[in-house]
Amino acid sequence: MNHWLFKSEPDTWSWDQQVAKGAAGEEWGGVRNYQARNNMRAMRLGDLGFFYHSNQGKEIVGIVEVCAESAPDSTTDDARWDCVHIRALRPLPRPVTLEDCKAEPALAGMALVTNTRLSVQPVTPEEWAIVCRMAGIED
DNA sequence: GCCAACGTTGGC
DNA sequence: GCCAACGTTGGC
Repeated sequence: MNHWLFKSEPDTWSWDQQVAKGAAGEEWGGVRNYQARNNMRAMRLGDLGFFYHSNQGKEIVGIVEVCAESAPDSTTDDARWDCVHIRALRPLPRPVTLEDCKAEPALAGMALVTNTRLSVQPVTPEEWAIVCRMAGIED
């Protein structure tokens, strides 16, 4: 199983809104970046991801699950853009901020730190475990 | 609100 | 295919 990280500005789409969608989940549409799209194409049902609030909060607030694999993005007619659906699984007991990640040497290579502008990122198993521990949950 | 980083576009 | 111009993201 692979791990990922989804960024969203809470003004546009927040964790609370994601939670409100329940088990049905929501299409992660509107992504117009090839790297992010390719990451979504690589996702499989049941993959887990962090849900990160960019701009405001700047923290990882929850864990989501891929509940529909990559398919054409309904927010555009442009055939280039695909996206997955995700659903909220659980909030983090203690959100992990960007600052926290930067302060943790073991996370120095994390895309969140090194590739700030990428909105859908891969997360390594090691990074996943470390962030989970920092958040107060066992992996 | 500013600006650095980075991606995309389009002229040549 | 190069690169300048431009647009966007996102931290600060």
